[in-house]
Amino acid sequence: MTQNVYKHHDHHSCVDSALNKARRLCEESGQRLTPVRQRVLEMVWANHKPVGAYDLLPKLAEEGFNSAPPTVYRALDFLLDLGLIHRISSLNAFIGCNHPGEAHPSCFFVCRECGRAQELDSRLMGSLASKAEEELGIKVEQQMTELMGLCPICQKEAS
Amino acid sequence: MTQNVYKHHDHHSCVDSALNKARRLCEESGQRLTPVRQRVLEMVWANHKPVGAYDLLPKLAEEGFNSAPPTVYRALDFLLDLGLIHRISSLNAFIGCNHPGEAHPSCFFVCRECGRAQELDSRLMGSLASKAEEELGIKVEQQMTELMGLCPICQKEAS
DNA sequence: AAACTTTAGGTTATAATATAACAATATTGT
DNA sequence: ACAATATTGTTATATTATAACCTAAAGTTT
Ligand SMILES: [Zn+2]
Ligand SMILES: [Zn+2]
Ligand SMILES: [Zn+2]
Ligand SMILES: [Zn+2]
Repeated sequence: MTQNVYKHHDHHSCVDSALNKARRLCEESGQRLTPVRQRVLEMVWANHKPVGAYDLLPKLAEEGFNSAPPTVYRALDFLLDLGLIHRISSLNAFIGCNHPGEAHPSCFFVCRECGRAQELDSRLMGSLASKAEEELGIKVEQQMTELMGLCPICQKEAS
Repeated sequence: MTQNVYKHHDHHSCVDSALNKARRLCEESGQRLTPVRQRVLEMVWANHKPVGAYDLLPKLAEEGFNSAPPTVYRALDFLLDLGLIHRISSLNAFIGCNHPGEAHPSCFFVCRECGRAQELDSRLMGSLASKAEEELGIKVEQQMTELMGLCPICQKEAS
């Protein structure tokens, strides 16, 4: 179940699954997966590398979509709100979510060499939040964790 | 020892301690805490709210320092490299480190109302990293965690 | 269907954050 | 004093993101 993007896998099924979940979530919430939104989601899922908003603009232009920043940011904001993608703050980039629909913190490892990002089990983040809430009297509403380093593939190539 | 920035405290001692540690770390590493670097560090420590690079520019200008973006970014990069400050990616802002000199992940809670940030014990992040390294074969080199929510003070004011 | 309301997209401009490149100056070591 | 290195000054530009206002499309009510 917990996939590993650094292993060979049928990536078509990653994309299919993401699109199916997106359609379902849109239906459930009475929102519309318009062409530009769907296409942006597909582009984010083109591979497992976080993609910047401005990388998407020329691709949308190629396909005849309007391509001004607000267009792509609106689509990305829509997908973020629905939990279909996450934002990797340290990269100013966006990546598909592995299990949209289940509220959870953004928790990723990103390889500094190849750029591929792996979503991690975020349950440990829950403990961190609970502990902080208890000790400091704070109320945690959102959280994100980003790890950086070398993936198994790039470790091998380094040696 | 683990301070709580949401409680009343002698903030002068926060700043003094930060400066003393900075001087020590610079000496140990043979680097220079030049006037602009020290002043930027002091400004970052003015309160416990993460500060943006462009907020610092006019303040430096007031004091007669050169105030072009490269000046402040160089100072911030210097302080980051020495571990004297952390960057809060989700805010594009910088905050003083509570225990510089001891290598550790950046781990903060930020109140969405008052903006004050509390550095958290990052040891739990270590477990997350170890687990991910074991399960995925990755090598984690850096990590950051950012929590958002309401601090105790702002919770009270909300009710 | 017509009129109305709501949602989404188009367009232009600009804000906010960050870095490149190169020249000038200050500091350190010999 | 001299050379080597580190730091700062300066100008320009790259990158990321949003504001504001208008138009079009889709859903809703009558
Ligand atoms: Zn895949
Ligand atoms: Zn996710
Ligand atoms: Zn303080
Ligand atoms: Zn710290």
